[in-house]
Amino acid sequence: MRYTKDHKLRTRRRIVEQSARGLRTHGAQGVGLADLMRMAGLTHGGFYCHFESRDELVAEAVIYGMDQTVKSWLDRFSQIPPERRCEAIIDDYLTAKHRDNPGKGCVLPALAADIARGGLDVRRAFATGLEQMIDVIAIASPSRAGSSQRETAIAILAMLMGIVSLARACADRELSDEILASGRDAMRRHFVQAH
Amino acid sequence: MRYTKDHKLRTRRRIVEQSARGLRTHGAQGVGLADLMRMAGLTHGGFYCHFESRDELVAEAVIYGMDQTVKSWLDRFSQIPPERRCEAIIDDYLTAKHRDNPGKGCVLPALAADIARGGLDVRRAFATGLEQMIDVIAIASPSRAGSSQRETAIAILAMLMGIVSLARACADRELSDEILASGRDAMRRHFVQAH
DNA sequence: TGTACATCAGTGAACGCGCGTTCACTGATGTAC
DNA sequence: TGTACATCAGTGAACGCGCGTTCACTGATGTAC
Repeated sequence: MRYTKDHKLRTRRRIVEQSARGLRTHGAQGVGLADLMRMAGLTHGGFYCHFESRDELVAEAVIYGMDQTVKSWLDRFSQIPPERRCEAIIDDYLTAKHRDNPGKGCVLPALAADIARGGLDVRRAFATGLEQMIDVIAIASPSRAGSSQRETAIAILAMLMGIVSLARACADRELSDEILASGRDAMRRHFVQAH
Repeated sequence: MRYTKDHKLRTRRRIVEQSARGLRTHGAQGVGLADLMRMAGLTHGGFYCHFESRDELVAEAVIYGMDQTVKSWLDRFSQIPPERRCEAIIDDYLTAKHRDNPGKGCVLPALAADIARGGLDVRRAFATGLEQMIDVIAIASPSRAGSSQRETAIAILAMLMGIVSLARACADRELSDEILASGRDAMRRHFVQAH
């Protein structure tokens, strides 16, 4: 065996990282392998040293992207008292910065529709990642009579991704900003416990 | 001029109708012109008698699809007393039937992400359609202190599309059903005024 | 420690395919007489 | 009313291009001696 095992693993990781970014930016079908490999500093020919197919890469990129988001949320939680966490997630997620940088942002608004049309492997990867996201958000969700934290977490995730999706699709900048602002207000009203 | 003017217009309309369906099913980049024309009972060569480019068709299909949804909502409203309208929209939208038939369903969960990456024309078409959807939902939205009906309408739309998007992307049928059910419960709780 | 060899991550040309678009042609039907 | 012509919606072959995938090759580095 030549090159250390570590070397190959790190290269593979770089491909997944950069592909996660490229796929979120351009969509699951909107960018080619040659471009994704170039983003990782490689040429397209080497792709099949690391993956069996394009679909395998997409599935890995989805997992990677969702893990990234989960980790960033957990990081954020560690800096913030429990009762402020939900508010913090909402405020971080519903920003112009997030709207304008899908490549660095959450997988849900960027790729959910593509994943819905994808193969079983991608959709399985998504379901696993989503369970994790639900679990993390549930920690921060307000407890109320008549609904579990898990139920609330699902509602929060859906609303977060819906708001960013709509804001991104509008050509009209004013409307897009309004969607972000209205969405943020509504979410604060519904999901942040007064204190 | 041969064939009546009406004939050409009806053919064009048929292409837009069927393309709206095909594009929602397979994504804005997931289906070719030849297939879309075949859905309308034509061959691909005739396409440029009706449209300047593929992008023009996509923009028209987006408008058509959003109009369809708006009209179906207005139809529904006419059968139902005002205080039940919001609940009816929620219950109609968040069904397994809607989740499992993107081709017949709402443009938002099917195409919003693709539109966000599309050209200015498609995004303009989307913004126009979205304004209409907001206006219609606003009619049915509960009025509350501290938030306009328009603001509430935006929140409702985002949450509806988010829930269906997440439910569609999960390979795990159980999780998908749970998302629909939790989403429906949460929306009823937040947006349906008790009476 | 130094040298010859083996390994395999990565390169770049080539492939077959489907795509959006173009174009010469067809043939059904409206119009002019 | 009947006939010859003009129109143009629609056909299907052809185009150039980019894609995912394959493959013969390279050359940097680990290993054996």
